[in-house]
Amino acid sequence: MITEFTEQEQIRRNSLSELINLGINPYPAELFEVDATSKEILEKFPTDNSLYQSVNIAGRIMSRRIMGNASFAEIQDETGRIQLYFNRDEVCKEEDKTLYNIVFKKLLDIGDIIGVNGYVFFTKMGEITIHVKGFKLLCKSLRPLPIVKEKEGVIYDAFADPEQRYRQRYVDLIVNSHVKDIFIKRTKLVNSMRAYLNEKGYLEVETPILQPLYGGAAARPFKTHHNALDTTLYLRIANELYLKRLIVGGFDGVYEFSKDFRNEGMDRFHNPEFTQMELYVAYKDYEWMMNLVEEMVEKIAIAVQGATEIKVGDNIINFKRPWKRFTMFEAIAHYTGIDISKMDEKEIFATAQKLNVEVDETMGKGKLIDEIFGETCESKLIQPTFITDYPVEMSPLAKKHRSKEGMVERFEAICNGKEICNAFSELNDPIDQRKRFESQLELGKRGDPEAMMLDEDFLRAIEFGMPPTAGLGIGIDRLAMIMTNAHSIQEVLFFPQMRPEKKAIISNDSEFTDAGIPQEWIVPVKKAGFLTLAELKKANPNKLFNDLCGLRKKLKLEIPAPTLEMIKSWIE
RNA sequence: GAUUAUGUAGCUCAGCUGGUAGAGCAUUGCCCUUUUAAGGCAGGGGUCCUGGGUUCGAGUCCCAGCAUGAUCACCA
Repeated sequence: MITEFTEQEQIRRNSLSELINLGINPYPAELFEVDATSKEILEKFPTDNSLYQSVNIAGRIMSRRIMGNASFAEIQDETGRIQLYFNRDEVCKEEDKTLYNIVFKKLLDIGDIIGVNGYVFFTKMGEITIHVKGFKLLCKSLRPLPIVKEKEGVIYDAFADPEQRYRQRYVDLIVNSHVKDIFIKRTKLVNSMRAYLNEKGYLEVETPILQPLYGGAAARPFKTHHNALDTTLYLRIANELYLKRLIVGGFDGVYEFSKDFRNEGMDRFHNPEFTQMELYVAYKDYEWMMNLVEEMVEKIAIAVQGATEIKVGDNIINFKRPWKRFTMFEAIAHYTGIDISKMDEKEIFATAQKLNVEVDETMGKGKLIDEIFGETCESKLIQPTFITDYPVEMSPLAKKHRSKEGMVERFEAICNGKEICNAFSELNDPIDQRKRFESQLELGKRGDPEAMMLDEDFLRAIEFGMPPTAGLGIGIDRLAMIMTNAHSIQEVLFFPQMRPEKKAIISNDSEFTDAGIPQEWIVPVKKAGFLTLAELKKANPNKLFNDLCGLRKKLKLEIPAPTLEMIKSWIE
């Protein structure tokens, strides 16, 4: 047998055609009525053994133990796994035992999806099991699944290679049950956040993803082109400026779960596309917003994990209110013992060097403070902590602090050593805003690729007047990582961005036959490593001749051995 | 981007100082029958990531590349 499939794939394809020959449709069209799930059976049957005396259940076959005329199998549905018991004479009441002996035992495989009817009972081993009276094939699986086994909590042969898990997330979800759990929790997180915001009366809105100018954050964008308008568009890096336009327009509370795109490095905390929830509420300030974040995240923790305490790595994180609050200067003083709040730029620069923080001459006072904070404090903040009052240079969209010179009214919540949200009293002074944009332009001219662009329409909007507003951006992926104890952002995204999969380019058979290669030699030629005609043309005829003779023997081909002349004629 | 580790059967992994490619699971055939990581016997299955080099001989040593992970840098 010569084939491009693996042996196991070929066996499954053979089973498929045998099923068809037996008159069994491997992909039937009609619905299969399901009236129970594995989870509810496992939960309810022990307390009432009269239940489930005729159930219909469907799922994927995950294991089989065949023993002559009796067999056990496990099927997996959306809620979990349950064992099935097949008995030859139960499944085949008549003389003809084909359905059990051939269809079940030989033609079905792990991975196939079946529907069964039967009654629930306890086996001698005490396991809740469905005694199958009839079954129906719903989908034949043509690829073998990795087999993951587990005993007493120990996983054997885990399907753990991150590349395969992320590229083939469907396989990951089938064989690694905890993975499904992460995504269910992620959705609970989003749902409870949305419910909280709706309950407060804020309006969920949608704003453009394709933007002629990108803004609202400091990041490099993805760039694209609109043909009809013949204009450059960017995928949004944030939606802040649009939501604030809506506040100008008279909505007092708007929010959006925003898929944002940033053209930057990728690692376990960064994916090129990620989700933020941004919220803007009129007539509020950042103090008020801090209280909202505390309350909202505490509620989410309870909704997702049922408790305010969550185990993340080696730490137990407690989201119970109130959270610790530090100004940035206080945090630095706390972790380094040095009070820099009264220092000038020179003194801060010297302090940074003393603390082994990497700094250079181009950094202004604000940047220096931020570097010191990032280096000495951030990773030590495990319990949720608000850091307030940031240097103005770092925050071109935040309002100047009501009492502290050089600072803005801004806070971040840090948790497990990472920023989870960023918020401020929004700058609504259009003249100040224009100046801040202009100084960003200066930074851009000096070569900062992340400097913000001047958004003339946004300025026009706030020149009409925006009420004092509190704004918040909260990273859904980061929060999901914490809430699900996930080590990387890739674990909380169904399909994280990966390098493109390398695809072998294979010439059509007709290209080979057109070049004079006989049909029966195409597979051996491909087996010998020449997948395209172009590669074959570069081959050494003597080596190919040897290889093909070897392959002829190995593959037990019943065709005459090739001649060297013949092979030379292919290559020329 | 830097450093580093890994890449061997469908899956998980062994493979020593260089000498005929191995195990468990999966798969195929047979046996058994309320088993449970089922078991017993017998089989099949490999571009040892790719390309060069050293060598009589490379899965193993050297160089380059590709992929993935980790750490660091970048990402206010």
